[in-house]
Amino acid sequence: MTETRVERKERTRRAILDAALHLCEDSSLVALSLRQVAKEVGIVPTAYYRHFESIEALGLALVDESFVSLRAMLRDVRRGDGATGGAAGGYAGIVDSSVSILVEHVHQQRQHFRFIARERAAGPLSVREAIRHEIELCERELATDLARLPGTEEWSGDDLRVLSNLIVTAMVATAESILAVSGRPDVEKQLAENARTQLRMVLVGALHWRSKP
Amino acid sequence: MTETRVERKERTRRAILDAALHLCEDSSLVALSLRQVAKEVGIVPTAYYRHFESIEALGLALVDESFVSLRAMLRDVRRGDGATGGAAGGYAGIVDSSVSILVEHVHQQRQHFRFIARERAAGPLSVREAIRHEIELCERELATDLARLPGTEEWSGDDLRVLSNLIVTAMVATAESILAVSGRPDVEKQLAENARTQLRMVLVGALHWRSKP
DNA sequence: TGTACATCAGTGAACGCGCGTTCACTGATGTAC
DNA sequence: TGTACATCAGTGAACGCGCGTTCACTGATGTAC
Repeated sequence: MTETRVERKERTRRAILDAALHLCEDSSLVALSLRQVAKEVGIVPTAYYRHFESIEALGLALVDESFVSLRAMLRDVRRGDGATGGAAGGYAGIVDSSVSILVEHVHQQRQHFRFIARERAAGPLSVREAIRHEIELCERELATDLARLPGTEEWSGDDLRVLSNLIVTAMVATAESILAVSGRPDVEKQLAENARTQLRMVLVGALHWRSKP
Repeated sequence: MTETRVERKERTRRAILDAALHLCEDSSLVALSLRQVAKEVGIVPTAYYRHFESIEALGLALVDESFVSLRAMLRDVRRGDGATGGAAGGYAGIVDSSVSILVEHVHQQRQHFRFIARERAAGPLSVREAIRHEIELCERELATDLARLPGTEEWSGDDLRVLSNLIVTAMVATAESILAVSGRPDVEKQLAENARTQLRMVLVGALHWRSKP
């Protein structure tokens, strides 16, 4: 016996998740059928029910694992270990390395980013809500990070969250644009440079911002 | 004869567009069937082909008419005739009135905004491309508007477009948030206020920005 | 103005297909003794 | 260790249903003369 029953089940579950991610590259979860997934995995349609009770449940599982990789990216951003981060330092360094890390992770986790970008707007209600909730958590985390930067000591909690929301929105949009031009490195480089400029503009605004009491 | 054949055909076409917009409130175009639309309109499925050759073609028509109303909104923004615009004046006035106009139009054209927000990510490829193209045109228009503001005389064309992209992205995200909380006026007011704060932060950044040559 | 013919939006039957879900089943893996 | 039984991932047939698309059609509207 080279594989236990539990291991085999887990392997099939994994195959279902991968098949769904693959099929979701072209279309949305709401246009995905249980039979398509089963066919892609190589199991009979009824066997699908041993793992998920619906396509919606599968979608929620994909949200969970997508945000595991997204949080891994945020950890990298927080550590500031992008290509140019260590050398440059300061705000410029944070901006450069953060965008580099974003671009890198979009490539490494292309399917996850694409899934989130699409289902955020198009998925079943529960999936949209789950994604919205996760993004909100990311925004709050970023807000606490921003509170530690020099220059934001006097800021209100509201303003920190609003700035955080703006930055997250801009970065999500950048990730979506990168996905849309995948396979054209020159355009992608331009998008990354634009994202850096946007972050710098926003930070310049923040540095000159005085929170109302 | 109270109605010509041409008028009657146009009326049915209109009914198809409205039915599709209505059905797209809950789900995406890619999950919409020709038969659902026909049933909603009250015609037999085959009659649909007298008006559109596919659901995709219908989607492209909806993109066109959605951006007609979106452009109408942009004209209002440009004229600055939001509730508070005339009185306040200056940057603060522009920001306040622009966001007011956005909120108002999201309510008036809820179905169009919802359609664009969802199909931008989830629609058939041709629909996604059409929407992307239209949004890009909006960004360019905004960039030429920004070039006329005092303080941007020395800016590069690139920086103008990057700033424009940031503002459009933030406003699209605001529109999406407002749609998501529809029916909770208190939350909506907060979202509008946050959008104003974001615009102000961005403008403060822009006022202190010096374009590289 | 009246008539004969053309146009064409909408009808209704029919098709083959993929869908989600049911059910009774198989046979390898796991467990109790 | 060997045996008898339990578990359960995956099978395969079957179901009723909605799908897009075909086709020949109807009958009101429009046009030519």
